[in-house]
Amino acid sequence: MATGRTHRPANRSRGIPEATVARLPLYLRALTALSERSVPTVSSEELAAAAGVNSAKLRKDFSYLGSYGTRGVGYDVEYLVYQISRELGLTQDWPVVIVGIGNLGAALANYGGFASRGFRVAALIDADPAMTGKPVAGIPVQHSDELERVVRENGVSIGVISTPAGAAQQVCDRLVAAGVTSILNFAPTVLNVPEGVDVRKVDLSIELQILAFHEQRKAGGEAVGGGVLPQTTVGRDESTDQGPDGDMPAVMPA
Amino acid sequence: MATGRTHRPANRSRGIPEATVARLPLYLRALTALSERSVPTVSSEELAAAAGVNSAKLRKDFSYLGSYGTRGVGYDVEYLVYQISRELGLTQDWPVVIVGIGNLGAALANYGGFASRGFRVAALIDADPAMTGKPVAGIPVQHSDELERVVRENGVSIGVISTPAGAAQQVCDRLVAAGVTSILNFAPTVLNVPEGVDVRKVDLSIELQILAFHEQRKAGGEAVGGGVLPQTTVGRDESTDQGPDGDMPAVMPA
DNA sequence: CCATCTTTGTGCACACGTTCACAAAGACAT
DNA sequence: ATGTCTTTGTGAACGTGTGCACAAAGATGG
Repeated sequence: MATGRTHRPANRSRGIPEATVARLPLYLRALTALSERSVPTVSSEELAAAAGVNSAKLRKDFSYLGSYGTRGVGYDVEYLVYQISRELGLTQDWPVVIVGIGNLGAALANYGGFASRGFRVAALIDADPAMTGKPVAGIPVQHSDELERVVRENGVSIGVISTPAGAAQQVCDRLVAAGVTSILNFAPTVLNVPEGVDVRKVDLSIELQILAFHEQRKAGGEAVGGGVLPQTTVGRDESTDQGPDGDMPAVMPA
Repeated sequence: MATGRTHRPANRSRGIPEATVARLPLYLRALTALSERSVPTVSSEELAAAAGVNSAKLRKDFSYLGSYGTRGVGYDVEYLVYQISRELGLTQDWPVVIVGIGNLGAALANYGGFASRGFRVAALIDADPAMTGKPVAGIPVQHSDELERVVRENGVSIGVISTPAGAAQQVCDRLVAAGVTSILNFAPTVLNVPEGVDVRKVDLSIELQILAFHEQRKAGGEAVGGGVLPQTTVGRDESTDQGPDGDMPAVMPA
């Protein structure tokens, strides 16, 4: 604390690695838990264990933020909570709109992790007129027609899409046109956005498929599937039992 | 270059990169859509555009599976669908249990992307006795007491946890003890599992925080309360993502 | 059969991410 | 103060992922 004082732009210049950014929320969660237990300081080793990462990685991650630790002691929990929150932009209020209030949209609206992190559900939007006015998580659902107005009036810059895949691109376009520049997409489809707009996707089906891959490998790589299968015109085999809808609905249209 | 048998199965030996595995479901989705439109072949360029990735990356990814394309022509859609499905282990049936039938659990149970990919919801489990017997997505919810029996009787190896954070570790332990070796965790907590068990996590709050970070950066680091940001000329030289995709996996291996 | 054209498959270079291992910084006891 | 002990911060090695650019493979037309 003596020397460095606050200004320690170490690596802080303007480049925190993406991989590090993705872990900051993880650290923040662990630190918040410690804070609630009134733990004053924590070592990189302890915190790393709590966050489920390797301690060297954690120290390197923190080094991108600056030198906030004390050698021989560890990190001040409260201070670190503040620094990470600030770095992530959680010290400001982020109004969010959720579009597509099916099962998933409702789950998101009810999710406590939002409010506790500076995210505020500014509006719930659904295309189904039958949903309009119906309260979900205490917030009345609004019709899609209101989308642009809601975004503008609330200064929303983050939108969450939990519609069926077929509607996602259109919703995305409207959100972007209205001023949204970050989108969290739960619909199983690739979204095209103009430059400057960030999209992150969460695809439940993809996660399961990745697990299946590893599961299959564990179960004895060569067991199922019939081995090599000479080229031949594969034509059809029953394997393509793809339903008529593929993987379309992310949530029930309600 | 591995040794020996340099014939058909090129790099297929035993090492498909994780990053490639994570993209296979993406390709599969795009290919399935093409298949439904009866498109016979597709070039790496077209398919890459549909999947939202770079074509060189796609070709390299496919090269790990083997040489399944025809130069000057492209890839046979049906054949590739089969090969990727087989590689991912989707040609077999994967019974899945979902534990924690709140809003999110219900959304998952209703999610169409599961059934259409070889995943079958074998059971829904919830600790609340008031839920027992109540049908969700056409499947009656069973009480937690049934967890072990259900896993054993159905040969379930993949479990989905959508409980509150406080219950997740205990549920995880029971799933693992009963024989589950792959877990998809939606609870915002780090799960400890014995070696040999795969965990993938999806944390909605974390995704939003990552978006907030980039959003803050876009806003010039200036504290931007509300109001609409003028669509600044985002022509950043950052050479940002080409695709609409932040590219970081939505979840990370635990 | 030869020429030409298209598109794959991949060598290579580079960027990014992870981990090791250790010097330096500081706390603390004597 | 001095020495010892703990823990950070980071240089360097290593591993993984990405993208360019091009030779090779095969189609197609004459």
